[in-house]
Amino acid sequence: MVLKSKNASKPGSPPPKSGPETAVYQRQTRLQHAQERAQDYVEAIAELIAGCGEARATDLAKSLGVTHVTVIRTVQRLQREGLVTTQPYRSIFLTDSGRTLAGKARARHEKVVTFLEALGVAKSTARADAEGIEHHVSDETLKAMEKFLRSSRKGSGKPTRTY
Amino acid sequence: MVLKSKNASKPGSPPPKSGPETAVYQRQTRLQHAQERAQDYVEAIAELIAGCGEARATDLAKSLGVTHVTVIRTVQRLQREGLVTTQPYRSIFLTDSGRTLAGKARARHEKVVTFLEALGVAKSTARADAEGIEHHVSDETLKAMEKFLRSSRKGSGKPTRTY
DNA sequence: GCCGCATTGTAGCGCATGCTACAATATGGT
DNA sequence: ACCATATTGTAGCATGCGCTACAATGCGGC
Repeated sequence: MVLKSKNASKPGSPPPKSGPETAVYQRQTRLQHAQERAQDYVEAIAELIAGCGEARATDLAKSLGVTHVTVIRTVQRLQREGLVTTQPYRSIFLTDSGRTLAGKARARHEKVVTFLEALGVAKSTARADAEGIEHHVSDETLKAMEKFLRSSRKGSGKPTRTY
Repeated sequence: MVLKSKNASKPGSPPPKSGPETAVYQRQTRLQHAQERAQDYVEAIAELIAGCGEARATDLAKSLGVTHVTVIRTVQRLQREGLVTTQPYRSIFLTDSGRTLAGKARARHEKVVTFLEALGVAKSTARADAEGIEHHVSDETLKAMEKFLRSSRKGSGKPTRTY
């Protein structure tokens, strides 16, 4: 889990109920959402790079369904967090951390999609649902999904590709 | 040359969710998150009422892992949306819509939990994952889960009470 | 009757995400 | 070289949710 926690932003007020620097274990829903966003962005960037050779803000915006402004802002945050690099009016590149994160996210995503398809869900639905689900499946559940896939893939080869 | 008057976002007007059919797949992530929040809250409220007879803000806060301030604010929003009712310094009650939503959320939650358990995931993990997953499974996927459960449950299961 | 404490509510801050409107820069056609 | 267009960036606004700090209320102990 790549979780970069910025240090406590409050000057001199944090009550040490739990260490802010090592801590993202609690609910911290907002931070978790930010994490998800980061994964989605990084994944989309990786996909664009793989597909078109480069990731430009507008493409990213189109791919993510938001305006380019939102993309730029979020990319700035990701740059702050060391996941991507950008220069003004240039396209977006992944750092090593970003690439790693993207790889993990993509692997997880694929597993979930495959699992859902094996369950009998249509490909498009599987992909859409996986988009939301992938951020919430624990490692244990992911393993269970893999196990299910292994046991259900006896002699059926790969599933019919209904695109 | 440039159009200046824009009536896009007025804080009082109803949300024009019924957009043009061309771009139906808007992300609307923020609204979706708000929806999830609402479901979580309503579910927790229902649980507290079922358990303790009433839902008080502090209990809710404890149950949801946030401070009471966040609870109060969110409850205010839910009240605005007609899901709950509250009076100052009194506990929180569900409206009919709230109860309906809570029921649906709970049913969905249970289905997901049962499914994950049937997959071989430990109960605690199943519950934790379902918490995040339940908001992202489409009806189709949910149906697939039910089908899986039916086919894998040869006389072992307890009946999921469909609300 | 009064006071302390828990609960509830309010005020104000910070951050993340979304948007529109507009400015700055790059790019290509002429 | 120059302008039109597309792309990228900036400014400002709104919403949502989290927090701390403090005020108001309710309730039980004295």
